[in-house]
Amino acid sequence: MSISAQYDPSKVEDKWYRYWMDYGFFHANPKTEKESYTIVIPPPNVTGVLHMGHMLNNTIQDILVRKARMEGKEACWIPGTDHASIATEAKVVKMLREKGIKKSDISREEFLKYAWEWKEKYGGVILKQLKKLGASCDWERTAFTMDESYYKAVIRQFIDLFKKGYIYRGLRMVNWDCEAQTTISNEEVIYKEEGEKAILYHVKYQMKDSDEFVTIATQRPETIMGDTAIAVNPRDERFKHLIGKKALVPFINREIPIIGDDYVALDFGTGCLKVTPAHDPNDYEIGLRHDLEIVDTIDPNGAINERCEIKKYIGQDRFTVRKEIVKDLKKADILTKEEEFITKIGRSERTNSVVEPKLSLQWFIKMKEISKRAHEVVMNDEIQLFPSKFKNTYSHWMEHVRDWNISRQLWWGQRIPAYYYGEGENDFVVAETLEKAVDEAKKVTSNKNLGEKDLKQDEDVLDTWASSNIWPIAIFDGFNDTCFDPTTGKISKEKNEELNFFYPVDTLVTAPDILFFWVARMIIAGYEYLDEKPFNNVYLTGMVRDKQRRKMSKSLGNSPDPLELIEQYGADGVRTGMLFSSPAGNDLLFDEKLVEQGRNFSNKIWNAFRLVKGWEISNEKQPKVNQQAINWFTNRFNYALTELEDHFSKFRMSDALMTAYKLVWNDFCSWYLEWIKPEYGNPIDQTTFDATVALFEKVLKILHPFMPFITEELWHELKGRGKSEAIIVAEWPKPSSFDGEIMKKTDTLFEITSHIRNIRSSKGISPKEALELITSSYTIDTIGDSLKKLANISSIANSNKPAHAFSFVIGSDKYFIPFESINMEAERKKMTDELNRMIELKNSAQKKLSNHRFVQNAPEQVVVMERKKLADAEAKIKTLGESLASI
RNA sequence: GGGCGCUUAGCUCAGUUGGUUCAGAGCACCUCGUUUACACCGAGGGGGUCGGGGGUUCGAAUCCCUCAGCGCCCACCA
Repeated sequence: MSISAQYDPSKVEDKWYRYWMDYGFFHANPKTEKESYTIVIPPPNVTGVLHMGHMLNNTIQDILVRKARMEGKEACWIPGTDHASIATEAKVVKMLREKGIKKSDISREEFLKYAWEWKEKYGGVILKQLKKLGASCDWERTAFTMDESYYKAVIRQFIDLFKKGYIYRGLRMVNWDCEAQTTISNEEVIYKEEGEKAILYHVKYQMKDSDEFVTIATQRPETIMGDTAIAVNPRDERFKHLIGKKALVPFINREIPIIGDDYVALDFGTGCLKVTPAHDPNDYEIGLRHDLEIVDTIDPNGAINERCEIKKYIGQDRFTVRKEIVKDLKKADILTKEEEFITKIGRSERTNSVVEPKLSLQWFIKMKEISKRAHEVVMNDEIQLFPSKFKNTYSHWMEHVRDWNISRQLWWGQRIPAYYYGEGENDFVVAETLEKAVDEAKKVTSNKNLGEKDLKQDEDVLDTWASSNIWPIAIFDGFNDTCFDPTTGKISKEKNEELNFFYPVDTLVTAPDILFFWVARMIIAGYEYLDEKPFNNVYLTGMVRDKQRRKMSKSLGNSPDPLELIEQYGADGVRTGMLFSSPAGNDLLFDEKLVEQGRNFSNKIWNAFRLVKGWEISNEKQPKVNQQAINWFTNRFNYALTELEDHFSKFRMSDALMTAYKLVWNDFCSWYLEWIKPEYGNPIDQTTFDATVALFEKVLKILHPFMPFITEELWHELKGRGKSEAIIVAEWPKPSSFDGEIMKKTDTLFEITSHIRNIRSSKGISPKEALELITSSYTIDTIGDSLKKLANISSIANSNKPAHAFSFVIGSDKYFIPFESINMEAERKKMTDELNRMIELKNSAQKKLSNHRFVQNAPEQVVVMERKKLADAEAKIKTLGESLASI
């Protein structure tokens, strides 16, 4: 049966994935003597399908978990998805709108039904994509952040944090997303300078009972009707006399006081600040200080409301009104100046709508105290970040951490378990169920007749990150009745077999943009509930961009479909392709060429297999040459493995792959296989064949984490195996020491070979034409036969230099290739150049060595090395001189 | 505005405490090759005054200062 010259991944990948599943290789069980190794997937949002960033991220996780599995650990990779509250809700709302259904027209229950359908559909696609990639997840443990037990855990966390005093409800200025009509956290607001420059409008306000005017500057003239004061700096000589007087709001003539406040800058705008406590966080603060009235003129949807008192503006969007009012101000001749200036506009991460500061009653978590420990452990490397540069960023954020707004005016998510028994702001109880809430409420109200229908649950749901923060705990059901103690607010690991075995996670692989959203908050939760870190290491991947460094996005159309890529290049090709250029923390500039390279690599391995598989085997004795080759490659393998382990220990995945890549391509294929390859049509001896298969197997093993499919295929094709003898559970090779002598001798062999090949190439001598070699080198005795094979040398003689020959020098050994038609001048020039180089080398070494301070201060090894350099150069100069003289 | 980081071959990046051939790798490029595993290939080759300037040192890609460019994070100047 002939083997195709090209590897076809589509023929084998599904087969092996099914095989791994059938034999349960992905499943982990805590009832084992083995050491645990756990990875939890950063649950992808169920908003849509996976993109290239996910592919990279999950490839890395799979590499880590497969390697651990081969190392004999009980490796467990837990997959799952995130309900992604606002992001998914936005998508569902949009989908419904396209169907002609408005969210406001349907009930909460109906909406949730649609959302669940959405989740089933896209959640399913995501899991399928992961399987195609080869992700060896323990699918029996697939989790979702709104699973029943997970939901319960989130609620329990809320109640617990409330009881501990970390959660409070309060009226605060929050970031309002007018499109989604919900608050969002500070972290979800993206501030950017935008192309269109902002305009600072200077507007004159008439002073009460006077002809005077006071001029303010604002970029939000539409909020003028919400003004309740004008502030100046009390130190400002220009305006301090105005303090205490009154001004009139344009158009509506509301009387507002002029107040003095240090906040006002002397050198910005006009020095007079209009104060709109309802629509600006700073103004709100000023309002608090001066006990100002709050006039909220903007509705939750961003429209100006009746409180603005001007009919024609009511009901219109704030940005429309801005244009209108600018016209009206001009007409009234009180707009004195329009000044362009640069400012940053905050937009919602999810809907991209301009965020409106809004005063509202929300739930918050006090962050300062609860995050202390989480800050420390990263600083002292109890939890290590890779690359470590993110420590700084992390620290900076943790030092300036602010209270976290966790309530969202949405339906898709865990509903806040607060139940109101009265109209007052604080007339509520927090409880796990309505039933329990009734009991609680009875206690506080002393109304013994209070019933379930007297209570009204808070309409809001929790921020998605207030649920994913317990991901590494909740996936093991860490908040269940047996292990979570609500009175202490702690989890006893020992009472939960799964948690006890799998927690903490070994490595978390995620993107730096959710370092605070997610990673920091998981660390906080880990210490809060288990007094233990949730993971040992955090590997932060870069962002996947296109070659021009642009972010991949649907609108740019620069994001390839991962499934199509896998179909075209194979999952192994995509995995290695992504990794080829992906140092930790650096962005990955995706180029399909990389994936092509990955596919080519698969093909290279495939063809090495084809070669070996095609050999006939004879009973003949093993030639010494082959023994040498085997010996060398065994050493070379150990060397590479040591290097690879070092890369892994530092999470340098790209370098680890490159080590394996070069080992296979250069050492195994280009040198080793060429070295032992029998002449065409001839068989190979049994000993060499067996050794080669064994070496090939070792190579496949270290490739397996990177390229699971082709390695499993070849593992089985290379020789017959029992059904469950899979490479996925084969034993990871241990690096053993390597013999420096063999390596060195082989280096010489390769060096001579290269010289000869170079001569062939530059002189146009065909590789097929056998050449003679003349040398007096001693080393040649042991490597001569190997050299004959690798460099196509017919004979090696120890005789005098022939009249016509190409020559080269290695160390102090001279080599000659006799050749009839030879350009003596060219040879002479080559040698002279070499001689000059050596003289330079000699001079530099001499100069160094004659410097007392160098000899005194430099470490002895360095001096010794310099002496050796000098000696070598001198020897070579002598040799070259002799050669030149004889030409 | 504050903080952090980056700048090494055409591209993407290695380069541990300054000193073992340290100026490297992969890709790209050039030349040659229809060799009996692979043209998704083989053999060979060219290419960088390590962003600029200054300093410390016997010795600097590596340490210090400075300038320039780029990136990231944080921040309530209307």
